[in-house]
Amino acid sequence: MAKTKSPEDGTTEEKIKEAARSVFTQKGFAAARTRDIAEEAGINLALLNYYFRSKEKLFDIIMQESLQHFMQGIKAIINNELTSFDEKISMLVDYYTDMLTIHPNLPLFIMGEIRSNPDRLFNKMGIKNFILNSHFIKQYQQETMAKKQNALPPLQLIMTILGLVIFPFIASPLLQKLGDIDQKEFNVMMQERKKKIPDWIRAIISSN
Amino acid sequence: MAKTKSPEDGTTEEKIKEAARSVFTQKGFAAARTRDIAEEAGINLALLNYYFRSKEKLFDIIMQESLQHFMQGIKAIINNELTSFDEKISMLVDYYTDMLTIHPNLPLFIMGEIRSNPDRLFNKMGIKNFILNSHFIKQYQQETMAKKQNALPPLQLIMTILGLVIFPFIASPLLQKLGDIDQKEFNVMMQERKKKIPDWIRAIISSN
DNA sequence: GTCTATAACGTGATAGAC
DNA sequence: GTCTATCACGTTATAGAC
Repeated sequence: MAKTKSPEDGTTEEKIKEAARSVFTQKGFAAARTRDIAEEAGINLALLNYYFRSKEKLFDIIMQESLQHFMQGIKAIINNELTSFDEKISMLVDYYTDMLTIHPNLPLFIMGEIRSNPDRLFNKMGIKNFILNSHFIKQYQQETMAKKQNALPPLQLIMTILGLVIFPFIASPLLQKLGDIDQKEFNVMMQERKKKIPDWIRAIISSN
Repeated sequence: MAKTKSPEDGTTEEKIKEAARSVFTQKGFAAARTRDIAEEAGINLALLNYYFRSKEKLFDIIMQESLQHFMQGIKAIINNELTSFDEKISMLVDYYTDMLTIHPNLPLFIMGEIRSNPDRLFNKMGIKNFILNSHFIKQYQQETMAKKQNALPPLQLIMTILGLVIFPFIASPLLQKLGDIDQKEFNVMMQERKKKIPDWIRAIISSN
């Protein structure tokens, strides 16, 4: 494991990782070719193996960082004891929308790799009760408990929030074709959406 | 292209296609191995190439059928001039929920292959204005136009409906881990969800 | 139509010079 | 550290017997 002197940007190791991130997230592990990664990094195939011993090792690093990237912000938001339930929802929606605008195919990448390799990834992500035990869900239960018995189960709420925010990015190529819009217009739509989703979620919760 | 006499089930060609459907939809094109398909079909690798000239040809057939399967029902529903807007929503939600319960990884399969091969697939699916010109959207526009100006754009409505219904299936492995539930419990949740989503969509439309 | 054996090819990984 | 050349291997595809 070579360690270059400069820890920041232009280093070769970082160039390779950046290229790997691009190729892996776009094609998935199996379809990605190390030659493509090397080319996109502007270096040679041998050098890639010099820095990272194998394709799989490189992939693991990229996936690890992707998962962290994906869970990172949410963890802080949903366990913040100083914000209200409604505030948390807005923060979640904003965070995911903006993050996915920058990294649009992160969800499909993660879901796709989980599908073709279910066990391998779950160990690396501590998601066991990670959401359902959160302060966010506690607030939700308090709020709904006060009103009526047949409230929406927490997991259904999670599915709904994530679906409203994440799905458009997953289906983005299809939706862009459907609506005859380009990437830029799509991003504008996501910004519009971001403003409305919290209200929708409130409406959904109330409608039960 | 061999054509066996019996057009229905047990024919070898159909066995291969069935196995291919299973392996391709679970692993994607790149990660799928023809050997696995042959094995799961209970036949030899050479025979697979005898029936379908190549892995790619076989894949194209499976993908074509998957797309058709995915668009098939919806087309009839959204252009039925005898049903109301609300009825169409319920029918759409029911249709997709039940279809995806049987073929859970169809969405991820289709989206994943679109991602790693954007152009190739779009030609095969006539989705240009397929939804936005539908009777369903016309009804939606009539209904919203009567009320106020700042109604939800049709494409946003589509994203929302599809996201509420499809997303849980895409994220199903993750969600099952999150909620500590098995496949059966998940399916029960989807049935519960099916009953509520139409009300949610109404609530969302009204909330604007 | 179905099989066994093998060719042809693509890709990940390494050796070795610089 | 970085390169060129090559190996080693897995996978797709085909030849040819039955």
